[in-house]
Amino acid sequence: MTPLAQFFKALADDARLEILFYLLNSDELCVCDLMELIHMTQSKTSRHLATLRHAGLVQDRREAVWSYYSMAPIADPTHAAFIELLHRSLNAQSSTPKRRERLNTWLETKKCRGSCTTPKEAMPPAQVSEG
Amino acid sequence: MTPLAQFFKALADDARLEILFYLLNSDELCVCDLMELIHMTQSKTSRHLATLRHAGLVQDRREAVWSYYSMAPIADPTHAAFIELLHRSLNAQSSTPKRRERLNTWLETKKCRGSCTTPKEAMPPAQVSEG
DNA sequence: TGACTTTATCTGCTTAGCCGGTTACATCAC
DNA sequence: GTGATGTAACCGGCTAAGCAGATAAAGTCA
Repeated sequence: MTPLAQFFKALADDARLEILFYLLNSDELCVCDLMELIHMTQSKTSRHLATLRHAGLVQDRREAVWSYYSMAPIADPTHAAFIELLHRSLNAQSSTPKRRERLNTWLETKKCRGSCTTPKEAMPPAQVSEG
Repeated sequence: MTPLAQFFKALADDARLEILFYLLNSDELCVCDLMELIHMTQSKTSRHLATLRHAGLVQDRREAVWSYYSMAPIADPTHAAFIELLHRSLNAQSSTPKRRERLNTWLETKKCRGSCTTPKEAMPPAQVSEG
């Protein structure tokens, strides 16, 4: 399969497009951020991120236990134009305001906590005295 | 699946990208033209065209026994920008000169013959005296 | 009418992708 | 060291998409 077809294949999934939306609208996010943002299991989130990584769309940076993902730098200008257009296209979707809101809320929540530790439950956000 | 993801899915195939290349570089082509150009069976060609049609990328026009396919007009400007970029991208591929050559050759051949009749074999191109 | 051409679709099969669940590995805290 | 945590990769099942080949539908021509 040609690189162009592979590129489109990586984009042919709603979850991956949503991940790209969040990565395009922030510097970098770790896997647990994205799990929370796209409401998916760790397994699924990681798998989609691997797909995007193999397609050269995103890059990861390991820091301690966390993998931080961000948009990959793109050399090919045509490729870059596609990403730019994708960015515009994603920002024009009807779901965008809700997603943007969700992103901001999550980043605020995370800032208060300092990390992603067990966002699922059994952890009242106010109780920070332990850390 | 969102329309955007569906759009990318339709593009996530080499054969369909090749079909789009030929349609973007000519006014319209019938199925037998495309069969010849992309070297695929009638069944396969027709199926890929149906996929592109369902995605709203191409349109067909019936004339006698022939179905003529061409790029569909696109209302959404973002969508149109994607197609324009795709056009540029396809024209920049390494296989493009060969394909352009093939397209021209085929159109010339067809012009001489007047129709697509049985291009498979048992029809030497030089022996035109019969038609 | 009947043979032929062109195209779309159906059928049976294979392959690829997605999913939930689990496991493996690395790191950190103790 | 042990245990907890974050992440990636693996496994088995399921579904969608792909293919070759056959057939159907609609038109043309004799």
